[in-house]
Amino acid sequence: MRAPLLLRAVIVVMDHFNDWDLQAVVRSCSFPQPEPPRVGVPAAPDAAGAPVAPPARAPDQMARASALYDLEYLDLDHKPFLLPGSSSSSRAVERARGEDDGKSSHEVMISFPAAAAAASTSGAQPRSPYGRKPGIRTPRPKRRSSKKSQLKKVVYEVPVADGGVSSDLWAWRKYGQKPIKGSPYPRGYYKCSSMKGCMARKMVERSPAKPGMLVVTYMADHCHPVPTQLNALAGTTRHKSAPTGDDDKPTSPVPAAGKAAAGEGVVLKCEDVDSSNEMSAMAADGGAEDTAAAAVDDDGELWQEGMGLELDEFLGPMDDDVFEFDHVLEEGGVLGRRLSL
DNA sequence: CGCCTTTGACCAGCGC
DNA sequence: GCGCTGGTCAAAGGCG
Repeated sequence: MRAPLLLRAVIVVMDHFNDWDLQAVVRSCSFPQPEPPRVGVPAAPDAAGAPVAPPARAPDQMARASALYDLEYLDLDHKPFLLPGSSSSSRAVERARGEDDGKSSHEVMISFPAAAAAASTSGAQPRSPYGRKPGIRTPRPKRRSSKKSQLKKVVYEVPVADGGVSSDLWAWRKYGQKPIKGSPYPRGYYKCSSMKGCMARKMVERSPAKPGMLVVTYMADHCHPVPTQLNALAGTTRHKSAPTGDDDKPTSPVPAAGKAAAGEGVVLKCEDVDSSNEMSAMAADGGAEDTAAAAVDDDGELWQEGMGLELDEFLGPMDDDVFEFDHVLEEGGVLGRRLSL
């Protein structure tokens, strides 16, 4: 039923690369946080990339989406990166292929850490009234024990500010932002706030190679089902007013990160450790926004809950084996890929 | 009131 | 061993 268009794309990819690990493919295409379709939600912006009015969502949903996509640092010049045909989730793959403008033979994958030029952005931002007062320090408990390198990561590349209507059902709370060495754009760090104790996290940054694209990295998995309502969380729906003249805080009208969260984008890399799950079905379900769109059936709620479980499975247990892969969009819509162990 | 964002500080991992 | 870098914490203030 949830005929995942993306899954089909995956199959196509597999046709091209039958030596590609099936699970890798599945995982890569299984988007962790697709947004279930909503009745009455208008289609995404047109292919021309023209800004479109926000979808007909409930105010809280809109606000939440706003908060979710509040990646001001991603749009420092107040100019949303509107990509042609950027919103139709059902065309995520095709769009990714075609829109790369034929020059996508270069790598789409962004390696972490980026090895780009040393354009370290240190503190170019004006101080804000927020933040801890200097000099005041409080004792802190020992750090997390888990090694960063052991975190499983799923990396997506999504268009920036494509006016997408999609957002994931998860509530994300921003807990940090750091300038990344070699990248002119800072990286934002988000935690899942849908449920306390949920370790799901994501990092959002603009691709230094392709400023029009966002790189969204999901880490860990949710320990709870997808909220049945976007407004399940109070406070996650803050709608930031557009600052006037403060270029530091542009209010991007388009939820770019949410797009990623919705699975509309390109999986750049998937690092995972567990290769023993039957991911095919899950991939089919969680594959992408497409999938969500395809799942526009009469039972949206059921779908959402199911997604939560599937996501957990999708992001299943992690072990020490890490495989990563990425596919590269190439001219002619042929997907290239690189697989490393 | 609860949750958000912002942002400097802190800390672990990694490379040299 | 040291320094750099990335990731996280947490205080402070804002918003609905």
